[in-house]
Amino acid sequence: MLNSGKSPKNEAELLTRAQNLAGMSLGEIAASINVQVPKDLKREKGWIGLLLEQVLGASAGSRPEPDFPHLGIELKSLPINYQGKPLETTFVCVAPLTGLVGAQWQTSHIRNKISRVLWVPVISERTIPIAERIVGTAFIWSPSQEEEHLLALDWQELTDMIVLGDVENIHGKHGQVLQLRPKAANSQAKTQAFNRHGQPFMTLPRGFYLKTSFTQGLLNKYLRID
DNA sequence: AGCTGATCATTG
DNA sequence: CAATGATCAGCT
Repeated sequence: MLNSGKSPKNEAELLTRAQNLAGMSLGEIAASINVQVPKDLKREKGWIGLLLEQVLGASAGSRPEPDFPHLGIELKSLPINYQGKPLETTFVCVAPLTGLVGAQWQTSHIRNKISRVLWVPVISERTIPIAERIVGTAFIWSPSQEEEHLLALDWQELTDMIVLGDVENIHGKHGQVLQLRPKAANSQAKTQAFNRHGQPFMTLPRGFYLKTSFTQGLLNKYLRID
């Protein structure tokens, strides 16, 4: 069956298990581990990701470590349309707004986070009921030299702006492959940052997101779609 | 139709 | 509040 809930021993086992989900509907997967399927994701935006974590045996919780700590692999679900195109940007992690002086890409949280990722595409157009959405072929990725270079460039640009106190001037269009956008419960949420004069102030928490053109490239490269 | 600011649930 | 999981939804 699916070996639901058991932690995979190694990378090969994890990949095999994930690829065995290809062609299955979210309803079938949910039923196999006795999980109820919500009518929509308006109030459970992370439901698909959590479902995949459970069926693949990822460690639960919101701890700041990979989903599969012993394998050093992060799990990411990727919503795509029927043509295999990403429907959303991919959230990576919260962006630190303080303590960045002297920060290096090589030792950044985001680099560590995406050093090795198990991507699980899900045909997830909004017109398809949640239970009927189909899982695609999963693949494991690590950034190529070129990809890492692009990520590092964007990270440096965004981080420089934050360090200079310009975080509030950062918009979604900054960066070629990486974006800095709000990541909060609502627009009232606040976290500390520094302004252009080096004085602390409270601002909206931000997160790093991979643009759809970037994840599209991964799909093309690993799945030969298109 | 794509973008980007806004938002929801849960856990530690 | 921060970090986990992301998608929603209005505007251009």
